[in-house]
Amino acid sequence: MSKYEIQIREIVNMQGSITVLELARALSVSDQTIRRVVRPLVERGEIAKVHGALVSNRSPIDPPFMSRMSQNKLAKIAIARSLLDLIKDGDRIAIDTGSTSAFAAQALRERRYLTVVTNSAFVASTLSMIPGNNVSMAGTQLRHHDGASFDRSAFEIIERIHVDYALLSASLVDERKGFLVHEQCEVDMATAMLENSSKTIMAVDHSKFLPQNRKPSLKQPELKPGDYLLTDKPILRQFQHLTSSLNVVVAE
Amino acid sequence: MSKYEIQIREIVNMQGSITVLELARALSVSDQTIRRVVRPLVERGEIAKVHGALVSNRSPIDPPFMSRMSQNKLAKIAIARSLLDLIKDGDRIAIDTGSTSAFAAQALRERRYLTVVTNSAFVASTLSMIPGNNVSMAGTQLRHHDGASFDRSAFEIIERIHVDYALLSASLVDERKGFLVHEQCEVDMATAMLENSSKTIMAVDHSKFLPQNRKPSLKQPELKPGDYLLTDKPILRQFQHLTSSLNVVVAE
DNA sequence: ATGTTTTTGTTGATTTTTGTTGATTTCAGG
DNA sequence: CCTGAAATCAACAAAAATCAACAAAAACAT
Repeated sequence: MSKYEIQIREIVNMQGSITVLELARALSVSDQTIRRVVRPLVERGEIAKVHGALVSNRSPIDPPFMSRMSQNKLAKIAIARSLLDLIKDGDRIAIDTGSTSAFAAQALRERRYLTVVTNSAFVASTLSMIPGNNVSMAGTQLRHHDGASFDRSAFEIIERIHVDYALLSASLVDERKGFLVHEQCEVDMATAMLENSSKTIMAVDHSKFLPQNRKPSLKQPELKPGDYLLTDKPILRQFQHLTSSLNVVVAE
Repeated sequence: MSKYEIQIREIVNMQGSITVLELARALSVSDQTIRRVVRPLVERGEIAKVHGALVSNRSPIDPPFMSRMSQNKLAKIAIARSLLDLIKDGDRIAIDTGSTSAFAAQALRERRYLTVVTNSAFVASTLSMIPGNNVSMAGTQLRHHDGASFDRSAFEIIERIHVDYALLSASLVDERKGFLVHEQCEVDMATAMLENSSKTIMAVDHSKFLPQNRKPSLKQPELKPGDYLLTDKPILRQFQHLTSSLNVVVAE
């Protein structure tokens, strides 16, 4: 184990990918040293290597704060990965708050030249570090629960920027009522994002399809035919009427 | 058990990794002493050691990217610590962008019931997670360089919220011209924060007092008598006229 | 004060890491 | 399939880090 190891992991995971030479210059050592130090990292599978560059394999590292709060981490990571099949370099995307979105933001660090608008300070901070991205933070006052904003200025900004995709989530899926969340402000934000995007991506892991104790009862806005549903297990029979008009993507 | 033990553990864990020689210089002892003191720590598994450096074995993703990437981490960590002597639970504080502020935000996670206003998405995200805090993110469009905003709405929000302290930084200290930064927008933001705070805290590590290659030339606004200067080494003679009316706090 | 114990700094031998050079392999485009 | 440019690998010399042993300094008790 070398003294550069931590730094290398850090930089590779932050940037998504970097050439050996760039890394050598960043750490002021020779390329040969980088190769040597990197070899055991690759063997242990901590980062991946291709001819010409090092790439991060755990694109979705645990978002620092939510890692504990978040259940079903693996499911959310899988969903975040499959999001990368939809979102390409240069796309414009609105992202809501929540742990699924936090993982999505981590994954999207692989993409370049994104236009991002979000009401989550964490998502904004994560994606604003990527060179080439254009990130707008919607809102001012942040709620301490998740660092997201729902004040009037947040809506004004969401409504000002039209995007290709809106990435939304839900707290629960009800057989009859559809996609539900806990608070009205979240519905309002989802509505605003949906109305200002060409396509909507609803990301919901399978656990949300199961019965829960404390049921949220506020209904997310209706998805349009052709919108996407990202989840991690096949849709059960009794929910299929909700998803029949959607492009359902099941992440493995 | 040596007297350096606690310090060493703290520094290693805060930094992630540090070379033996850097640590020796930081504590003003010989490298051999560090090796000796560190041996039992390593044997007890409290920190890990590699050829050339000590590395923390704590969860590697603890303190985030910005902190790791910066120069003079030790100095900035020390300054951030000493900030805790000034800022108490319940205080209201405006924080600018920059790596010193990133460390300050990390340190301020110890405090509760803070009112924070900042134009840095990173600072906002970090402090909004703390229960009891009231955090406002000033600005919308984030520059990718550091995830900070300098648009008109940023200034409107800074000017709307009056705080006890403004935490500012500088890129360089010039003997004649005083505290300097690279860009006009940073001066404007500093001015706005200063005007809307009771006291100003300028945090500048000692390396900023040394001659640099690329000299920024924009002058930060004048500090008021009684404002604070946080740094990590005693002020050199030739700079003392800049700090004579200030409360100078030298972090150890 | 004095002697003892502990800690610290210094020196030189030993081990590990790093940079350089040149040969070999991989990749993209005809 | 071939070719040129870039990336990689292997090997050796140089540089840096480590260790062990001893001497100096500091802390301590008597």
